[in-house]
Amino acid sequence: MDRFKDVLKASNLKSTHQRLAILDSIDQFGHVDIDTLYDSIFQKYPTMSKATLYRNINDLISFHILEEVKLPQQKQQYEIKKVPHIHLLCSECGSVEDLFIETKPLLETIVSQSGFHISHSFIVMNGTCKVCASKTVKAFS
Amino acid sequence: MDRFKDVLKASNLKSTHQRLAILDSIDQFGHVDIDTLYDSIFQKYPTMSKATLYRNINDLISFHILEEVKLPQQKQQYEIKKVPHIHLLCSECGSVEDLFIETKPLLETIVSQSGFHISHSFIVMNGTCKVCASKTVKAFS
DNA sequence: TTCTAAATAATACTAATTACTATTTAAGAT
DNA sequence: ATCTTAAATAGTAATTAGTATTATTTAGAA
Repeated sequence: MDRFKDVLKASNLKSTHQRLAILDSIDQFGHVDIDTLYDSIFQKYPTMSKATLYRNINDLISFHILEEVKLPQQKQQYEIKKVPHIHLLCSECGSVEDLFIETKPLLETIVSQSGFHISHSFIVMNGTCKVCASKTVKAFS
Repeated sequence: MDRFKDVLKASNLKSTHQRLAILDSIDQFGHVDIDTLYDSIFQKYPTMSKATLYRNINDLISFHILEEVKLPQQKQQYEIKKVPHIHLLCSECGSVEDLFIETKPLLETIVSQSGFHISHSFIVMNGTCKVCASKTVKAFS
């Protein structure tokens, strides 16, 4: 449960119950928006204020411990910063799936074509997930 | 100036001065956030209310005439919906560049690897643009 | 021109986010 | 274990963002 203590220490941040609860909860959700997160944490810490949540999230983002996930037509979400990956957003069921995939060829094309130096990338694919696609029997057979 | 009249008509939306001003202004900016946009339009139409701006932007998005651009650490921006392209966000000067590039190979890999059906994609690259990169002479020679 | 559904302006209202400050706490030093 | 203090929190106020309402205006078709 306390694997995030080291992470916080590495950034000279104190391991408060609140921070550990925030990180733990986000980790369990995978991706989560501010309200869902607050409700979830409020169960364990009814005393935690929303201002604390906002402040911590912003702090953790600036220390690159958390990462924003901004998807079209959705409330902003947050996740634990992981190895680079892309997001698959299903427009049917609203699920968000992480896909760890090699993007180097694309990045190299971009660099050579634009002269832009890439530090990191954010990729979202909108469409229909495997499950929903299988449910939807197409009209044409 | 009125090339957007046809666009609006195609969606059965009335070509009000306000809408044309909004589209025209966004078009000129390329990408723009709500406040910059409002200030800009306010010059020509001091009577236009912010509620009208918000309402129109939402309407135009739902008719796929506008598109949201959600970049990390930035206020949400808007742009005229164009052919698919990716965004290059410079962390030095804050510029946002559009790059029209072939992403099909990446998309095909994703489909085959995940079974996800992609309808459209949203790609942001963070890094340093050509101009800023050339300004920053690296310490090692 | 006239007519009408659609759109706007102005304002009120609600939600989201940040700022502030007195109090509490993590964690290093003793 | 206790003390100390800088950092963090709780609670609330203030600010900012966004939506709803309604009387008035307008685009565009007849």
